[in-house]
Amino acid sequence: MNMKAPRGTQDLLPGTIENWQYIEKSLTDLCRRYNYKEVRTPIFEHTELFQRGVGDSTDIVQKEMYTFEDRGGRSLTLRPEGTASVVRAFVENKLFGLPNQPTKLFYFGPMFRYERPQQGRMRQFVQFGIEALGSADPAVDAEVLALAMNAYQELGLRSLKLVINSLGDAESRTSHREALVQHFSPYKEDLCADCQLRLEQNPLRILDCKKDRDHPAMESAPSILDHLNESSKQYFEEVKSHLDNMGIDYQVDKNLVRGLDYYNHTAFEIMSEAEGFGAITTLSGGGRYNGLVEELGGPESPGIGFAMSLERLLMALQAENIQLPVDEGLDCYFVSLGDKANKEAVRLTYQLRKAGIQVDKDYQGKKFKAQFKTADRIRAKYVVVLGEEELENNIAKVRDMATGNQVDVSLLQLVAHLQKELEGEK
RNA sequence: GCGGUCGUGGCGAAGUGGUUAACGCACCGGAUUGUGGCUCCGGCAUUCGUGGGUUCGAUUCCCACCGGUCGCCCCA
Repeated sequence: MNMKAPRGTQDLLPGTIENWQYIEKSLTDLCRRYNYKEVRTPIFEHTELFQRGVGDSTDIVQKEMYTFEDRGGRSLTLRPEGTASVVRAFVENKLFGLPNQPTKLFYFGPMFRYERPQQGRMRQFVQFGIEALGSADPAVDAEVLALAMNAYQELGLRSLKLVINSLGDAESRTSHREALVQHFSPYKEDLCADCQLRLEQNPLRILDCKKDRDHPAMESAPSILDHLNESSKQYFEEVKSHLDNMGIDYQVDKNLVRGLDYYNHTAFEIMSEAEGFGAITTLSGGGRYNGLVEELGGPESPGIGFAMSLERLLMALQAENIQLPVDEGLDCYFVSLGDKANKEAVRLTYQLRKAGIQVDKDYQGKKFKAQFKTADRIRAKYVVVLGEEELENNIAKVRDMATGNQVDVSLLQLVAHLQKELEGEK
């Protein structure tokens, strides 16, 4: 039986997993400073949650969901994104009643979308995301954008582009929608098949169609920004004013619409401008979703959030040639010779490990020299040599692999000696 | 879902319608009963992605499928 990981999935193995762990640690600490708390929700939910939360007209719901029936006949779906689940948990657990509002949450975890895989697009991929629920202050929008940019900058990325737009409130969107339908209807026959459908279902998305990009009607298409009502306009101005004041660079792109139905007001994407990126340059995306909490049965609670793909973050780091400071070495490796010394080595490694020292030994029955070679290969800082002769004298030789210095240490002093040496390294 | 391209050992990569499937790196062993490098010697592909077909004979030709990759759609 030749088993392979399913299409669009991957194993993360030692050698690269250290980078993931580093990134998760870095993002977790970032969230601590911005006072976002971690939340962990189920990996599958009732299908209806995504239909309602993400939107029936979206590509995600229409063709990308991993939906299955469980043994009880329920329709469940592997989550395609994080926001719907977090909002569900917010409502179900009545987090809106806690004293510390807005509720600020972050999450990590695998998401699932049935798509044709390519570089940067997996069927199972990992997202980090945050959600701020319960405030309609434009400063919260700015905070979310700041955290998103901060996340990349702290890992060393430089070639970034923050693009923002406003989709306005319900009234603005309705007015814009009508204008779009009016504008594009005369050209309906010219538009691509997808856009003809969009004209009825979601005319907003005609604006970022790649096929009809050069159609003359596109240039003159009504912009959402011209249809924002006073309050929406003012809201957008305040968000931008905060960004300016904070010194965060951005570009306004009036054609940025985002694919999910729940967005309104602020929408944004962060893209990599590094050389060597393929067709997919979006690192993360997000926006405001006032109304979603009510849609899912909660009290009126305006929200905003964003999500980033860790796979694409890793790609961006590679594209910018950034090495994360991960240490794959080992504190100490035991080299022992002879049955008695071997047995004592097993005991001593146990002692060292209990004392907090990272230590390993040979289990392949290798010769002395080969054991040493292994210690070198796996980059052990110290090697402890224990042979028959050392055992008789109740000592071990401790060798500093970097300098080659080697000293005799009493077995009773071994733990203390290594602790002291390793302390000096830091 | 559509189109292009690719699929040989752990990795990189040659190669041919016929039986020993190069080479490099890595790994293991030895030269060197106890000290990391170098050198030398040796070992390491019985599914050449999978399954069919053509053929006396297929890793090589044909078809299908699976998977990677690039682009489209769309997104993170």
